[in-house]
Formats: sequence, C-alpha cells, structure tokens
Amino acid sequence: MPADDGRVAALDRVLELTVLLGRDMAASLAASGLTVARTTLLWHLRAGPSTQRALADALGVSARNVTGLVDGLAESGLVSREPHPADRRATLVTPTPRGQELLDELARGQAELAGQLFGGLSRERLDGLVSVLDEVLERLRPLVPGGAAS
Amino acid sequence: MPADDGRVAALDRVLELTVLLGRDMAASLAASGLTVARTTLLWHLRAGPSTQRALADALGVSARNVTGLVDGLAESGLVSREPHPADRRATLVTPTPRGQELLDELARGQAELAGQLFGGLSRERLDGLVSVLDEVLERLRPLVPGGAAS
DNA sequence: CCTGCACCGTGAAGTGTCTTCACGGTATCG
DNA sequence: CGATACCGTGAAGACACTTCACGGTGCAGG
Repeated sequence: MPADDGRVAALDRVLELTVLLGRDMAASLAASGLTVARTTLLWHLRAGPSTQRALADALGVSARNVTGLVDGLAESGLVSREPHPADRRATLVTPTPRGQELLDELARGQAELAGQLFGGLSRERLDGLVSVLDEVLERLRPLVPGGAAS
Repeated sequence: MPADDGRVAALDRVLELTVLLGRDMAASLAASGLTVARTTLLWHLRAGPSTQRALADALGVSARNVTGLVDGLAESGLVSREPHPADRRATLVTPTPRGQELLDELARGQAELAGQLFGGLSRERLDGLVSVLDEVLERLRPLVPGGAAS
C-alpha cells in the first residue's frame, strides 16, 4: 500500500526530529549544569509563582516528583519556596533573580534555535508547516492521556 | 521582529509534538510491559543480530548501558546473547521468536499511528511536510553530537 | 464547636535509564 | 612474544520517575 508509505515516512521524520531535538536540549542544558526536567518546571514559572500541586498537574507528573525537582532548583538558587498567603498547606514556588535571568536566557536560546532551524524557509512553507502541525496535534491530543495540558 | 514569531511558533508546535509523542509511546509500550529504551534497542535489531558495541554506537549511549538494557530484554525472553562466531570478545544480540513477533507488532502499531496522525492529509500537504522536515533535519543534524547516527 | 474527609507536601522504598572508572579476557600488530 | 587496543561487565552513583504512608491544614455538616 503506497499510500501508507508516505505516512510512515512522515512519522519517521518526526521521530528522528524528536530524538535529535531531545539530545540538543539535553546537551545545551547540561552545559549550563541543568537537567531537562528541572528546566521544564522552571519554564512553567514564567507566568508567575505556582503551587507545587499546580506544577505537578501542568507537567503531568506526581506531586512527589515535583518536590524533588524543586529541591534541586532551590539548591541551585534558581527558585525559592515561599508560604502561600491564603493556604498554609501549600507552598509557592517562585523564580529567584538568578532564575529570572536564566529564563530570559532560555527564551533567547529558543529564538536562536528557531532561527537556525527555520531561518531560510519561505513564508509559505513556514505557514504550511505550522498549519499541518496544528492539524496533527489536534489529532494526537485526544490519543494521549493529559494531552490537553499545555 | 514578526519574522521571528512564525519561527518560534513552529518550534512550539514541534516541541509540543515531541512531548505528546513521547508520552504516547511510553504509555503504549508500558501497556505491553516494555520501556522505551529497551524497545529502541530491540528496534535496531530488525536488520539482524548485532554486537553490543555496535548497538551502543547506534543508540548513542555507553556500552555499559547496553549491557543493562540487554539484561532486561533477555530476562523478558525477547533477545538472546550468543557468542560471536569470529570474535570471542564480542556477543551477538539476537531477537528470540517472541522478540520477532513483538517487532512485527511494533511495526504494525507504527503504521497505525502514522495513519491516525496523517490519514486525512492530501498528497501535496504530506509531501510538503516530509520535504520541510527533511530540510529542517539537515540543519539540525550538524548541531547535535552524534546526529549522523540513524 | 468539632469531627470527618479531602487536600498539600514530603519521608521511605523501589524501578529504570544513564554515567564514569576499573578490571579480566581477547584480538592484533609489530 | 609483548604492547596496545578493544569487548563486555562489576561497582558506585546521579537523575527522573513511581506508589504508599503520614503529619499538617482547610472545610464542611452535624
């Protein structure tokens, strides 16, 4: 069935892309003494401080795991735990000034990577790529538990 | 710079796709009692038996790690270690009949996923996607250490 | 008020994926 | 025959995850 071949070829490209991108991120983060999981948690703090429970839900991991990740980030001086003003059970995780600097740097690195990957593409091809990926994501989301999480 | 926005938007899509696909694979494999790393190793055995050294290079991990992964797969009865006919230092990792069955099943699952993700796309859009991804991969490969590995 | 239940975060224990370093066995080349 | 490079693995350890159990807190309902 030749119709299938094109689809499997596309999936192969996507799979290789995920592998390569994953390695690239892990390597560049490791150069800064970071790990992917901790950085992902920090990244979710751009919008502002957050409860560990909320972070666990957002990342799709157990609350216990968030405790460990925050431990590591706090030890590196990137986030701080502060008491929740209204709920004494919860703790608010907040980026420190150093964490904020790092977040800005991460955003710059992301823009740079985007430029390296998609820099020479015409407007049409780029728009086409985004629209196809949106369509694929729309189909993939319901297949994955917690796919609605951003 | 609005030109940058489109590129970052594309990268966002790719990143979300990575996360979702990773979860989907991990979940469906876990349902079969497998893990991603072990299955990846098994997947590289489709072409035939292989030395652990060769597997380490192909997967981009340390030789020690391959020992552990093969241990797990052997314990599950999916691969077997056999002496290399010409080099008594090396061991050849070979899929067992059960491992072969599993490989066939994995290939079917991959084709099914490709159908679910890209099924309704027109020939043009699918070809466009593959060509854009090939171009992006071409740029990404040199950025990643070991990017030449398949 | 105060009792029961749901919730927040964390200690304990365990699995899986990875690493580096050291070592014994083997191939190979001079 | 001997130096050297290579193959796989033991030992020890880092990190990302999990479930289960427990103490502290919030929030009703009686």
